[in-house]
Amino acid sequence: MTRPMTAERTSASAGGTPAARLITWYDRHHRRLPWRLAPEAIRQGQRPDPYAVWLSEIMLQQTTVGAVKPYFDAFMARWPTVEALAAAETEDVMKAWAGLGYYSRARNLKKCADEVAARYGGVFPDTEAGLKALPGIGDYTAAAIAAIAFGRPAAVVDGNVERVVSRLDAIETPLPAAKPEIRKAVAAMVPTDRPGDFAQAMMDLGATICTPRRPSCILCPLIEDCTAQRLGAPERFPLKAPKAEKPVRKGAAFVAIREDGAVLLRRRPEKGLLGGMSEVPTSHWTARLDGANEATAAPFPAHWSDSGVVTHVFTHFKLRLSVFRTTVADMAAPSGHWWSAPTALDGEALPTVMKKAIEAAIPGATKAKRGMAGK
DNA sequence: TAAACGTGGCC
DNA sequence: TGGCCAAGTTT
Repeated sequence: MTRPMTAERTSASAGGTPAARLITWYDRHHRRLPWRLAPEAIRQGQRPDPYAVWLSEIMLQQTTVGAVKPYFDAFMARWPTVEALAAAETEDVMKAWAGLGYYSRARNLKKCADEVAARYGGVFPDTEAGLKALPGIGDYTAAAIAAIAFGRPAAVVDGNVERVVSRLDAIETPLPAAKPEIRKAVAAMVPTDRPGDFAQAMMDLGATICTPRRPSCILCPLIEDCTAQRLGAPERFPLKAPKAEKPVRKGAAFVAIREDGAVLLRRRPEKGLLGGMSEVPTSHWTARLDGANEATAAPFPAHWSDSGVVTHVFTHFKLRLSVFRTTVADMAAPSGHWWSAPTALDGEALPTVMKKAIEAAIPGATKAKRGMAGK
């Protein structure tokens, strides 16, 4: 006589542990992404290209999957290997990264490729410690590459995992103070079999089921493991420390247009905001803007006409940029500046805020959105 | 430890 | 519309 099977054992997503239930769910509901190997291939022992995993992980830092996809495809097509990227010009990498944001990632991407090519013969280190020593690779990315590309049982903790675990355990400590507690909980869950898929399953669960707002608990493979769900308040977690208010800064941008339509550009300093990217000449960005500031900030004396105000929100402040334009006859670019032809503009390393400014002065000049505010 | 560091989508 | 959020790292 057989004993009755428990509800858990007869469930379609049955498994002995939360990790097993999650993997079973992942095999059926995983997202198909360009940098990812299908679970069927993983189960057969295949592993994804570490270069593709690394590239995707750097691009995905604080960035949505949808935003990353076209950039990932473009980079893989143009630089298919880490050696190819190491052989590239940093300037070309910055241009290809333009629009994706957090530009220190691009600079570190190039540095990392250089180091892997020169020091490791083009082969990525296969340990968390080795990976973390490389530029642009921190705790999360080192663990993610170690698990996904090399099958290491690393504790991969990103924003998704923080949310999933804080709900599973109904963690009352607010982020970021709760990070050590969450890391410990994840480390205890990681299976030795398919740790990379476990990590990606946790992230897929957070991205598609255990979402910040209105989570689809009814579809969750871990519903019976979830304390927050049991409390009837999954959305209450994770608790977060209050965020600082964003100050407003103001400045002026100067769009100089040559008779043939070329626009005057210059390079920003390597470090700091939009480091190493290109821009139209701008004033200093300060709390207040007066006429004297504008006059002294113009790249050369001219009749600068008002082209309105562009607003842009950065991570830690809001910017209101007054845009001015002038048209000049053929003239030499001032020192440190260059003229960029209309056809060359979209290939420049222009961050989105600068495309907005140019767009305000020359509608249709770039592919950027207008982003106009009343002037 | 906290601040700096981009952008676009969503409600 | 404005705040929140997204596969974080560096200093």
